Amino acid sequence: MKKPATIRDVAREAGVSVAVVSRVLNEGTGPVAPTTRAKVLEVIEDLGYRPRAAARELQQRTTSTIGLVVADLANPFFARLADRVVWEARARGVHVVVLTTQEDPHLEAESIATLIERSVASVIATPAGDNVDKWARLIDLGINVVFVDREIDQLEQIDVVTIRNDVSAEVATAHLIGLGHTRIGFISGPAATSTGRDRVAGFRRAMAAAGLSVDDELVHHIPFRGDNGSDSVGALLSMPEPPTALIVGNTAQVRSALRRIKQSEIHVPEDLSLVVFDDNPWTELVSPPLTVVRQPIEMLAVHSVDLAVGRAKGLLPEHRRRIEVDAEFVRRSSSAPARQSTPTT
Amino acid sequence: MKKPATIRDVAREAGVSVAVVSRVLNEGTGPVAPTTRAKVLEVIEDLGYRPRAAARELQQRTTSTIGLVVADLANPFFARLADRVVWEARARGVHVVVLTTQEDPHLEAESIATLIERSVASVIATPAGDNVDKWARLIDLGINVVFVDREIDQLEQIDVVTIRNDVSAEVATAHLIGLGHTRIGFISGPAATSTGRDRVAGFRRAMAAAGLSVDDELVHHIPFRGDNGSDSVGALLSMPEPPTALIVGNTAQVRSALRRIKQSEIHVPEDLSLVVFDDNPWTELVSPPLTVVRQPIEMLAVHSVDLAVGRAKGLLPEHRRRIEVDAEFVRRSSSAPARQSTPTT
DNA sequence: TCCCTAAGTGGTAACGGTTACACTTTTGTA
DNA sequence: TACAAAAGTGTAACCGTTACCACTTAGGGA
Repeated sequence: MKKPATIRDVAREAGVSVAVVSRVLNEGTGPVAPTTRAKVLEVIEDLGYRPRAAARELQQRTTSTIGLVVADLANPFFARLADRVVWEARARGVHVVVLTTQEDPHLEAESIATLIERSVASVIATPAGDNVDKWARLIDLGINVVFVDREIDQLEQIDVVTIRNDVSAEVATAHLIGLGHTRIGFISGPAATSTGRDRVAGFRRAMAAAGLSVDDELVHHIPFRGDNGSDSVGALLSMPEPPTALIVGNTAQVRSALRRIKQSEIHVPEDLSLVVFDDNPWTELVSPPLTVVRQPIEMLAVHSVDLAVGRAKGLLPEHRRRIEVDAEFVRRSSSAPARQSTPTT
Repeated sequence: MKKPATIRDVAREAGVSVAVVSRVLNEGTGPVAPTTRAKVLEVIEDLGYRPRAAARELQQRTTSTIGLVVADLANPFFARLADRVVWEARARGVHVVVLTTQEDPHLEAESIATLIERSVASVIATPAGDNVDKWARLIDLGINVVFVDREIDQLEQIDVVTIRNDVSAEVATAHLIGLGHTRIGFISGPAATSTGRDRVAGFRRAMAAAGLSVDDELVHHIPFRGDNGSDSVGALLSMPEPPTALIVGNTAQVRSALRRIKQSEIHVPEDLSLVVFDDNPWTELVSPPLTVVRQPIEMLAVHSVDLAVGRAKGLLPEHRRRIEVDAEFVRRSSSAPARQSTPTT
């Protein structure tokens, strides 16, 4: 349990000043004679010296750390996002502090405070929806914020990386309409979230384009957490005239919804065609394999980290960036032609 | 983009010295008059002051940050572990820097170096198996290390939190034996990892206890990464005398193995009984729902964080702790009696 | 009344880096 | 050969906290 060597130890041992050692450490900050450099590096190796991040940060008033704020790592979508973010960040030499909010605005506010204390350079977040002022304060302090997957309308100055939620939902809906379905249910995220709204918007647009009216009873906005997916499915299936197709656009509720369907007498896709948002490793392992909207998570992560790190280094144009990537529609076996569909005109 | 307030700003504004502000911040470090405290708190609120973590860390030579080193957040096991670790850590007021190694010793070594630079208080890790000296160096520097899920034999001084791998495998095996199976395959992790070894040990013990011999061809040690699960299943199923039951003890390869089984003509459980390690949210959604060994991930996380934080605060006994928790055997429908099993003597 | 103790407060040296600036030595060029 | 520019190095002042110590005041007991 020996205490670690400091830059002064290295300087003394190498017979130079701390300034020289610092210059060796941070290449490009000043000239160092080749022989001196070699000597210093040797001593560094000998002593097992590692510069202390805290000291550097204190002086530079910024960190090589970024914050990642997501709801919940137990959700595969966030987990895979986090995985890629950590990975991409490492490739750029920065570390990631992960904070989870459980979709709770209060915990989110706490996370923001923490990130300020840590004076992180940037934050990548999937905002819960509230805390407008808190997020604003963050950028007010010069901390770059990138929203990924979701966004907050009032914060127009913040970078956003997201999939084209409306188009994705539109494509999924059109697919079902093409199969002859006219009564289509849609389970979405909270109306307070951009994803929750945009997906429903796309859904309605596709329905309208096909000249179909939307029964508002078939559109459910439910929270990300809890077991509401099951309840929604239950409600939809027990309607006098239940839908023949269902889109689950609430990533976090797919499992819950699926469980309820399995428990019921309903057969997929004979009785009910199913399309769900987000492709998981297991969507093709269940029976039947699910037709999904696959979000290109790697792209979301890469762009987020690019923005977060790029802004931190100040090598991005001032104006706010809005990056939208396309989701991929993957047809599997959970969607099929509507039974005894009304003849196509 | 105003620069954040410092402790001196607060002191000036409140008409006191920085020492007093510091004492208000760190309750218990010295007396402060109630009225003074109130005044200081008010100014802190007004200015939106937050102490800078870097400055504090520099002074105290330690952090309220712990490192979490896992292979891969895309793996649900690690993702859920990370989720709970982050959660439990927050409850204790510490943050988590997450680093992923992709099971690559080189990346792991790099992660260790990073954690030294950050002078984290503790590290929770699922070691890949190499880097014995690197881990040793970490504890040499006074950084507490807790291994979770896996361990490294040569590092006996390090705290370990794990499930009883041997017993779990034994129970799973006994379950299949009880169903009349005698040719049982076992796909495990690398022999270089403790989990990979211990589970096979438990398997052999159960077989021996039942007076059954083990065909070594049926025991596969495969890496955590890649698609070897599929290959292993392929090899096992194409044997002249294939096993009638299979235990997949390699958490990361369950999906790959399952996919291969789905692609084949084999029916579960009629042709092949299946037990897999680790209960995922989707194990009960596939057909048939899988019989699993459920690892109590929350327990692993809670104990890990307890150790990591406890050691950091120096309120744990010196000697090394080894915490083993029981896994739960969950019988579902993927395991069934052996067809035309040899009459029970 | 005097002292002693405790409460309350302030001054300031660390902590371990980075960096502006001054200084000396080379090197290049007219 | 002279002189300017560039290369190489060292000194010391920060960065924002904490913690040690010294100091002042108030209160209580003899």
